[in-house]
This record gives sequence, structure tokens and C-alpha cells, in this order.
Amino acid sequence: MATLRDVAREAGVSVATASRAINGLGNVTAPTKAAVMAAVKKLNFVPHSGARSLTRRKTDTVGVILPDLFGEFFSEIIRGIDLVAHESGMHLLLGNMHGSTHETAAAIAAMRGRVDGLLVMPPDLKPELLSDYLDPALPTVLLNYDAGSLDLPFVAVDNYRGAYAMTEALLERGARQIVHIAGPKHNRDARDRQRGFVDAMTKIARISNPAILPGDFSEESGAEAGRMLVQGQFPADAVFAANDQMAVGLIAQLAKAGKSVPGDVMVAGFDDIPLARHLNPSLTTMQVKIDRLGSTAMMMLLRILRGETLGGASATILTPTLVARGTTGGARAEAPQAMTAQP
Amino acid sequence: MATLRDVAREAGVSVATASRAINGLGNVTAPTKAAVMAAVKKLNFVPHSGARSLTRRKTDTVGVILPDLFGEFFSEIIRGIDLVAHESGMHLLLGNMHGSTHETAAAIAAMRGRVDGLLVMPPDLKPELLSDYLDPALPTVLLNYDAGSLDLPFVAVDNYRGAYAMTEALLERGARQIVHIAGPKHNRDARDRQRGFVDAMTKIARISNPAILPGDFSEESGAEAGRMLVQGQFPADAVFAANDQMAVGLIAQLAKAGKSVPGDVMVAGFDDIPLARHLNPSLTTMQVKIDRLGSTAMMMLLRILRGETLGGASATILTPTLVARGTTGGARAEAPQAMTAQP
DNA sequence: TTTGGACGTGTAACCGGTTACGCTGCCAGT
DNA sequence: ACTGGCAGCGTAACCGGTTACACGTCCAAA
Repeated sequence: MATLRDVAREAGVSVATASRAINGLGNVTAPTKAAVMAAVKKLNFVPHSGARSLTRRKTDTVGVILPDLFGEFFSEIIRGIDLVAHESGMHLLLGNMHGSTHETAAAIAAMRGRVDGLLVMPPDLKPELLSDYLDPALPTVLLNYDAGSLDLPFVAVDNYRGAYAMTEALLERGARQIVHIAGPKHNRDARDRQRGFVDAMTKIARISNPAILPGDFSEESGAEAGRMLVQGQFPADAVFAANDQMAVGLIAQLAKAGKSVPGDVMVAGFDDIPLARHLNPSLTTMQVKIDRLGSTAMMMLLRILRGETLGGASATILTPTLVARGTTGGARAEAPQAMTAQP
Repeated sequence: MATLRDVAREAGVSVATASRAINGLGNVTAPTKAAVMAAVKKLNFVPHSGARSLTRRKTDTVGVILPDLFGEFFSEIIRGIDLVAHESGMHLLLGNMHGSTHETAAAIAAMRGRVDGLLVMPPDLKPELLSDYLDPALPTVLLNYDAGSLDLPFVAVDNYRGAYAMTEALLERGARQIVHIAGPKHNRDARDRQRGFVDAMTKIARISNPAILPGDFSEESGAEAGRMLVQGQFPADAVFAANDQMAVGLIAQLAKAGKSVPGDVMVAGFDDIPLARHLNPSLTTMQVKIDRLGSTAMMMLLRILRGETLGGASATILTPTLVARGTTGGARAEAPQAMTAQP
């Protein structure tokens, strides 16, 4: 591999001049620059970014640390981040905490010297721990995590308002006995959604103790809730699952028991996973634009890196939008969205 | 940020000793090593990987260059790669060619000095072009791409055998007039699948000119094929779509026309996208273990990096397996696979 | 003519690690 | 007692870029 010295020698100039010519800085005459460029082409020179990052103190790379890489949720986040990063010539270094706290620390440490900034999504990590791991000198934006006590910038989804709106919509459609299937107890998203549901029931329908079934965001836990419902222990004319996955499991279970959706009971989910529109009937849900989560966070990070101050915009809350579909009888005609044309 | 010099000073030793102690090499007495480690902890020292990569001539990072980041296909590939990379302490640098040839060159060039090896998936790039872009000195494994003339190691899916097997299965179920919905003309996967279909029809059923409808892997093109079918221009008792996406579009169209699946016509796809098992009836398809594609490629790359010779294993062909489901009447009971428990 | 500033270029000192090589001290061998 | 060898450690030279500073040249202003 050719080095800058090689290029300089080939062009008959010094390394400093070669460097300046290549980076388009400073005072270099046109002929000199041309000679350097010719040498670059001839030797097929590409600057060694390790060396470059040493002196410039920047790497043009941001680290992305996710809890896992499973499923479309993360893929969409990464896509959103990449979209923005690519525009600004930034590279993406992927870190995976594989669900373990210890790995999280390792993943963050491994980024040192490799990245200019960090995008971290720590779904169930205590804020104190997080601040231990993070390097205060490294600009960091949190994904889908309300920093709370820490004053780190973050971008999150307004789960509360989303759940409130969905509950309101179900009530408007005439439902009275709405049952909520909750997510994991420790999960912030799940808790916020549950709060939104309860508050809407209380304020709008004056029902202060709505039925809540346990769940853990998995399809199976949705099915389990379905079993309890068909046994008639909870009278219900609508079910609001804390995420789509559980709604899917629930619907399968209801169908097995001969219950009609939305005839006997309406169903709603949260997230709008791609599967949602393909169910039969299609699933009413709160649409979270996941890629927006990623791209917004990346834009915030870029601003920090450019030295701009975020000011009030240091926390961004994305509001999900309601998509009414078949499971609430609101089968609005919807253009079939093109999916990726991958074999 | 603390540097190695800081650590050395703190521990009262030289930088060389500090380096040796930290990396566990050479001759360092236990007490010295302990002193260094204490300093490391106290100063919260993490080696600057840019500097390190300069001298060691390696970065412990591999570059992953994909045509796009859209959908579960790529997310699964990345997950597979990460699984193996993580085990060997390797990092992943993501590159995206955004569908453009020019970007591809840029993405590859940008990797120089940042990575020890490359994993590239160039779906519709001519081999000659590819070899222009690739640095021969940089170990590279191709993803889902039969290198052909180039002698680069690669891992791909046996589309031909898969399509052949699926066609055979449809014939066994009693189908005679099988129509194939093809993928994009220039796409290798699509062409191989079509060949497999045609050969199976010829050899097994002695039908030398089976009907083939055009398609482009998109849901809409599957729907279009469905429209042609219900118009009765092509008598069919089974349809084999070159991928699941098209099968989804097709089935929606058939349902609209009142055709029953599998009663009137059987349907089969290819890929086993997550949606396939959730359709009603569920979709019979060839299951491609996408993550295996990624992890296998990564393992090959690791072997190359370790200096091992791949020998005959320089090309790996993954064979897809048939999953018989509802759309061919073979509704085998299937354990509901847990999906990611993500909000 | 002298001065001085602008401009183009070169020299060399970094950045933060790794490591070849040299130095010291200690002990075994003769 | 002298030598050789080796373990433990330090000095300094790299890796391949960037950039502060110095240097020379040339031309305009005084």
C-alpha cells in the first residue's frame, strides 16, 4: 500500500505539500496540485484512516450500540442512522451488547479511539450504571431512552400519548370494557403505555380500575392473554395490547376459539410492525416510525459534533400516529406498501 | 483521556513495560504488572485503537458492505456476522452502497486502513467491476454471490436445488399445471430459481415449456401475476413464486377474486420471510437461513485472517429446506416461533 | 535600494501506541 | 574471579498521516 511519502516522492514534492494538495487546504499552486493528484491516481493512494485519526483527533465514525440485532426494529433504526450518517460522510461502527450488562461496558470501552460519538440504546439499564460506563468526553445520544436524571440528549417515543390516543379511539368506537395486555414490568415503554391506557380510561370513560393482563411483549404472552379472555374471566369488547407481537398471538388464540374480530371483540396493538397490515383482518395499531428514531438521534449527534448547542432540542419525543385497520372495524383502504425486493 | 505515557508515569515504569504488562506479553514481573494494572484502573485507561492499528497493522475490525439496509433480510445477515465476529473480538464497520455503483467504490475505498477484511454483497455488479474496486491485498469474502471468474471466496444459496425441490414437491402433491412467477431478469438468484423450476418440470413431469410470468420480487408484481391468472389466461393448479414477497401479493389478489388457496390453486414461495408463517393460510416456502449466510462468510474471513488456507472450502453453498405449510394443503403443525420482544 | 509582506514549499515535531535493541544486574558455570 | 547468559526493563525508532514553523522567492511600497 502506497503511503503519503510515496506519493510525495512520486510527485517530487514534500509530504506536507502532498497532504495539503490532497486535502485541498492551504496554498498549493495548480500545477503542483495536479502533479500530486496524478501521483495519487498512479499509486492508487488512499489515506490510512488510522494514522489520520491520530493527529486529527477525529475518526469520522460514530458508534452504534444496540441491545440486540434481532428483527426489523433494529434494522430500521440502523437504516435511519445510516441515512443521515451517510449524507455527512460518517461511518458506522456497530456494537452489540448482547443483552448483558457486562458486554455493554465492553462494547462502550471498545469504541474508544474509534469513534467521534456514540448512539446508545440501553433498554433496561439503570441510569446510574449507564453514566458509569459512558465517557463524559464522548458525545453521546441515547436512543429510545429518557435519560431522566442524567442530562444526556435522547430521542424517544411518546408511549404515553400514543396509548392514551389509542384507548380514546377504542372508546369512540363504542368499546366500554377494554382490556389491556401489558408489557414487561421493568420496561419503560411498557409502563408508559400502561399509564396512558389507565389515564384515558379514567378520564374519558370514568373507569378507574380497568382490567390489565400481564404480558412480556412476546407473541406467546399475547396468546396466553387470549386464553384467559376466551375463558370468560374478563368480559371484554376490546383488547389493547402493548405491542403488535402480543396482538398477533392474541388474535390467533381468539380465532381458534371461534371469536370474531372485530365482531365480538376489537383488537389494537402498538408499533405497526410490517406484519400488522398483512394480518387478516389487518391490525389497528399505533405507528412508530422507527427509522425516524435513528435518523433523529444521528442528526442530534452531528449537531453536537459540529459544536452547535442543542439547547431545548436536547430531548426529542416522537409522537406515534394511529393507523385504523380491520381489527377495529375501521378497514380504511390502504395502499399496499412496497416491501424490499430481496430474494 | 489518559495515554500509555500517563499510565507508565503513574506506575513508575517505562511505556514499553506498561505496554507489555497490559498486553500480557514478554517479561514483566508480577509486582510490576500489578502496578501497571492499578494505574490503568485509576486513570481509566483504554488504548487508543487508532494508534494501535498503526503499528500492529491490524484493526480488529471487518467491513461489511451491503447494497441496502432495508428489511429483515439484511438485518439477519448482519446478525449472523455479528454473532461470529463478536466471539472473536472483532468489530463491524458498516458500509452501504445505496444501490449505486459509484457509491460502492466509495464505500470500499473508505474502508482502507479501517478494516482487516471485507464482507461484500454486490447483488448486481459485474465481476470485472468488482475486481477493479477491491483491493487484492485486503482479504474479502463475497456474500450471496458466486464469484465465478474471480477466484474470491464466497458463500451463496443453492437457489437451483431449492427451486427444483419445491417444484418436485408441488408435482408430488398432484399439481400438473404449475406456473412460475420469475424474479428480475438480471438477478442471479432469480435466474437460478427459474432454471431449477424449468428443469424439474422437464425432467420429472416431462413438461418442456412450463408457463412463466414476469416479476421483479416485489409484492405488486406478484399481484399483477395474480390478475393475469384469475383472468384465466393461464390454466394453473399451482403457482411457484420466485420469492415470498410475490407470493404474498399473489395470494391477496387470488383472495380478492374468490379463488381458494390451496383448494383452487396451491401457492409456494421462496425465502421464508417471517411473514410467511403468519399468513392465512400460512405460506409453503423454501427456508433460507439468512443468518447462516452471514456467519458462514464471517467464519471464512476469520480463517483467512488467521492465515489458514481455505482450500476446497473457499466456496460455501447453503442448501435451503422446504417448509410445507397451508398454501399447499400441507399445514403441518408448527411451533409458533418466538419473535423479538421489542416494543 | 531597502524593507516587508504574501505566497509556496519544506523540515520536523507531533498524535499514541508497539517493539527492536541495548543496558543493567544477578546467578551459574568453569 | 571471570565470563556468559538471561530476565527485566528503558530508550528510541518506528507506523502514516497532519501541521506549526521556518525558509526562500518575488514583487509592491517607501
